[in-house]
Formats: sequence, structure tokens, C-alpha cells
Amino acid sequence: MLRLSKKTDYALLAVRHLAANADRGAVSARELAETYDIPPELLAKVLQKLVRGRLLESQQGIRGGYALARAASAMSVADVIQAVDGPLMVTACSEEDHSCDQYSKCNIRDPLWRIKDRIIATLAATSVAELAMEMPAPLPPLPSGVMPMQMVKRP
Amino acid sequence: MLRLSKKTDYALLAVRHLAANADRGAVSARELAETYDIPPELLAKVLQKLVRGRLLESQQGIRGGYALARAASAMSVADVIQAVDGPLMVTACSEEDHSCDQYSKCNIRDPLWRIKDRIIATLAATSVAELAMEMPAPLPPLPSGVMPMQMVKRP
DNA sequence: CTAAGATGGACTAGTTCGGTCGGATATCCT
DNA sequence: AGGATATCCGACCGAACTAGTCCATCTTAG
Repeated sequence: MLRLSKKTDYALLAVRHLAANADRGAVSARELAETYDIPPELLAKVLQKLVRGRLLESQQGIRGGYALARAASAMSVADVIQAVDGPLMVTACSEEDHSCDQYSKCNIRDPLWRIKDRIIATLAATSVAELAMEMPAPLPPLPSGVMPMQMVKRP
Repeated sequence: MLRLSKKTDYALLAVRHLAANADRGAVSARELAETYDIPPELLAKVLQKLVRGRLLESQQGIRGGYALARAASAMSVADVIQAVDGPLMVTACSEEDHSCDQYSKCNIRDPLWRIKDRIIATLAATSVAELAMEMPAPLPPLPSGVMPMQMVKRP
């Protein structure tokens, strides 16, 4: 169905939030999770992958959190997807990996690879900064220092 | 990972084969399955979906088989994918379906939908005819046992 | 009538995905 | 120094989806 995974959705949501609130300094995983109703542990793992992919920088400790590792304009949607879900491929096979039963008889490889390259180009053409520009206000920004923990009491 | 399903791979393989051998008349599912080493029952299902999507026409009976329902140049890769895997979407939500926990807070919908449109445009830009043109010969015809229709001029 | 072929539904095994848990480690504040 | 807060990381589980299989029915040429 060519759908991108939920983790990628979460990653894009988070990265966009960080881009829109870059001035506020580090944002904790918990705040992000509560803002967007995402399971905190799951989001945490996604954020960690983004850190490993050098898209975010994490700060541990009591006022820790995440922040963009570089300018939002220098970070594309393709970067985010690849950091979370690994190299994006349309076909099972690639130049490196020929593990496909039909590889020897396959005659649609080349055109599909070309299509893949064009899709990647499309994803690379949209920067995180453009995502952040979309809507007037990202979300009502929480006054700094306030801890919105009590919003999440849902039996 | 943005990967397209195996069924789609099979569909593209089959459709390309039919485009390259359009002169031979109907090709049976069994022949296609043997040519490309695809589980016959599975390929049969894929072909049925293509028929339901008006991309192929089937002929039942003892000399039956499948053939393109229209010119290969008027059939895009996007058509094939959608016939097999349903409407292709990048996000969980769409204009019709808002079933996503983050829908109300989501702020990346519009840009992602634009990306989706561009991906679909990319897929629609490649026709099956172009796939068929790629390689010099589609495949060596079956060595023995199966007789294509043209040879059956019996005196 | 019979063989070859399409059609369609139900079913199973395997894998992936979303989500959870527990603990380790780093940092700040008092 | 010590505790509180937060990131980090690996293992785990259940549900959903995917690929593949089986079988029963219908259609048509010979």
C-alpha cells in the first residue's frame, strides 16, 4: 500500500514540533508524547533513532530533552524516514541485495529503481522547515517551566 | 519502508509480460507462473484483481488466459498498484478517512498529502509500455511442451 | 463428456509492527 | 554527596498484515 510506518509519522510530527519551537531549547520526550498523544516509550525509541541518525541531539539529565542537530531547512523528509525505517526501497532487491526468487528472470528492475530514485528525490525535496511553515501556529506553546503532566489522567 | 508488496511485483511482472507478448493472444496463469517462478494460486489471485480493476481481460475455458484490456501505453504503474493493493496512501488518514489518533493535532497532513500526490504522479508517469521496452527480449519462450496459439494451424 | 483453465472463499504460517516493560546511565538541583 | 529527572537500550508480547495454500465451482474448447 506504500504506506509509511507509524513510527515515521511520529518522527515527522516530533521533528516538525522541534523545528517550530527551536527557540525553546530542548523538549522532553514526555512533553512531545503528551502533546501529540503518542505512547511515550514508543516515541522515545523513535527519537533515539533520530539521534543515532544525527538528526537530533539529546541532552540527558533533569532539564534534558531533544533538539534539532542542524537547521530545519537542511533536513529533509527523506532524512527522517531513512533514519527511522532504514533505507527506503520500493523493490525487495537493490544493487547490493539480490535476495529475490525472481531476480534472474526479473525484467522490471531497472524501471522500478528509476521510479524509486524519483520518489526519494520527491521526499528529499521537502525540508522539515517547509513542514513547520505550513500552519500558522504549531500548537499553543506551553509557557516554559510549566509541566503538563496532569493532562494525561485517562483511566 | 515504503516497499510495495510482492503481489504488486508479480502483477507488474505479469502485465509487462502480457504487454511484450500482446500478439500471442491470451496467456494462461500457469504459463506466467512457471515463467517467473511464482506460486500459481497466488498469481491467479493477483490476475483476478487486475481483471476486476479492468486492466486485464480473461478468457475462460480450455484455451483461456489473460490479455491486456487496453494498450500498454495507456496503462500506468500506478494503475497496476492500485488495482492490486487498493488506493495507495502515504498517511493513515485521507480526505475521507480521518481514523487516526493524532488527526486533530496533526500538523503535517497537508504537506504529506502533497508528497503523496507527487509520488502518485511519478508512478502514473511510467506506463507499462515503457516497462516492456526496457529489455531487448522479454524472455526466451518456453522450450517445449507448451504450444503458443499461432503454431496451431492444423491442416 | 472431459480436460484445461478461470474464479472465489476459507484457511494457515510467518513476519512485521505497534506497543510495553525493566533496568542502566547521565545530568541537574539541593 | 545523594536523590530526582530524564535519556538510553535491549528484550519482550500481542495483534495485524502478508505470502502462500487448499479446495470447490464455473466456463469453454475439443
